[in-house]
Amino acid sequence: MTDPVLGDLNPTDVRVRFPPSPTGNLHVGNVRSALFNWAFARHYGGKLVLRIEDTDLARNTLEGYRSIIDSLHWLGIDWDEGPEVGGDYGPYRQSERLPIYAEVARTLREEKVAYDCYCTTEEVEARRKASGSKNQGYDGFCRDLDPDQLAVWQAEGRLPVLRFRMPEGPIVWNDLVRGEVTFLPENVPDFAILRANGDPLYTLVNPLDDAMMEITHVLRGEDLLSSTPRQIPLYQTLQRLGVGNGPPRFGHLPMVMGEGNRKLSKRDPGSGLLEYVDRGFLPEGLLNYLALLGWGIAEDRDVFTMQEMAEAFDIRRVNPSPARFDMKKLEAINSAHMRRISIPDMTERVIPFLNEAGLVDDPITDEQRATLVAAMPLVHERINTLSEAVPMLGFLFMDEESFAPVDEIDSSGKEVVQASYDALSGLEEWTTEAIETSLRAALVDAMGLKPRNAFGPVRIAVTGRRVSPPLFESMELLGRERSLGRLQAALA
RNA sequence: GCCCCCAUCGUCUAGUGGCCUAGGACGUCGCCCUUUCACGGCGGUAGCACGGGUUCGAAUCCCGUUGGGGGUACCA
Repeated sequence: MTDPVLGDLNPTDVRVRFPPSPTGNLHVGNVRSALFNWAFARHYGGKLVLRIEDTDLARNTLEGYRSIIDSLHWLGIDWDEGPEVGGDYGPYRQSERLPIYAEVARTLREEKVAYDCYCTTEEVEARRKASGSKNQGYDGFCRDLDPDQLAVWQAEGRLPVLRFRMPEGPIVWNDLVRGEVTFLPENVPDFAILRANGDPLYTLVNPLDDAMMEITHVLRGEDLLSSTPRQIPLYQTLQRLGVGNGPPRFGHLPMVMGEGNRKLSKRDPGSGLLEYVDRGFLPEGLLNYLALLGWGIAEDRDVFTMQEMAEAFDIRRVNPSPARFDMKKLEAINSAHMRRISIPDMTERVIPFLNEAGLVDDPITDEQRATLVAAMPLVHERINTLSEAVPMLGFLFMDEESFAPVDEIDSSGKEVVQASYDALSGLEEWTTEAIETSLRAALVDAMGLKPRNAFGPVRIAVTGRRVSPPLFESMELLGRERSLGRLQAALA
């Protein structure tokens, strides 16, 4: 009995790839693809190949390349072959494989499985209108070109593109997430694989590299579904010519949609990975959420680790319908992971954000670290992203000259602050318990205030904000001098 | 236009012919906890797009309609 996903392949022979173009900030849809490929490879104990698709020199940048590598590191998605780690199927950057493409293209032309095409887009369009055909795309005009016509065009100096000759007959494959998919040949016209200037196109380079790198499974977005029927015959042809092992198995992942029923595009806010890094999301949270777009680990559970995902992952259980990206749910999943990581771990992760905000030095001083370590237990369940530590803890790291309350205290609040100052200034020991006892006696008991009204103004005076870590603990951490000083300053 | 894909609460989903008076999560609403915020607890809200079949029986299978999405390049 052959496995529906593996066929007769050994699990450890699985080879998948993630082939981003280095055009900048990684798109969350791509991150989702990377994650699913990663989980698939890890599940079977196979290999994940990172291949950089940078043949379009005009649009690719070195920063884009760096950004991909850094992003994957940040996410914790590791690859077994590719840039930085090498492998037996390199090079793994397409810009370094140009001679290979040129040679394969030459062979395809010699073998007559691809042909020179001199038609302009306008001519193809005009012919289609004239014939009244409803089929889109190239009509095969140059498949068997009249020598006279050829001579005319060559005399004009026209340069041909190289076009792949599609075979007759329907193309059918069993998609790992969608089941059987069929395309009729009249809907899959011959397609260009080389530009007139000789540059190879994605249509050639992507399947060719997959073949040469012996990729066994291609898991990619549904936006590439319609390129699959063009690629399958190409894989078959390449195999006949001794390149690769024929078509891989395909699984087309559901589209990630943005607001208003649209494919989440690069221009949409929230579409780029870096935004989430900057906002202090955890890679664990983002990845977990992205996994939920089309896949679930269990009926009654949606918070899990990448390792758990890898163990449980089954491409056949991926839902084929498009999924809307929901920021609220992302935040909730991220929050769950914030609560899962340890306090020391969160402490380390928060430091760069505090540093970025100018609250601690780089590297952080011992004194600052001691303060942070003491304060983290107070906020670790109170913040939902790492960056929230900045407003939450800022009051501890600001010196008295630069400290200024963000929120305001009204006149009745000032009376409360005055009473607090009076109660606390004579306090013998400056501990959370002593502070609380003293303030409750002075404000709640003596003045008859509700706790809410009693501690609110004090909180603002001391931390500068309506929202802060627990007040009495905060005051103990801040110390007697600074606390009393801030109460006094608030009265001015 | 043509091709392909998709269709369960607002959103992500469970459900693979009877266990479904459709389960969970996020959101939302109410309550509890509470020094703010957050956490946590309890409860409510809301869905099988429509029409035909098949079947003793359909959210589940088939066909159609409608709706949505993707593709239709010398982009990837």
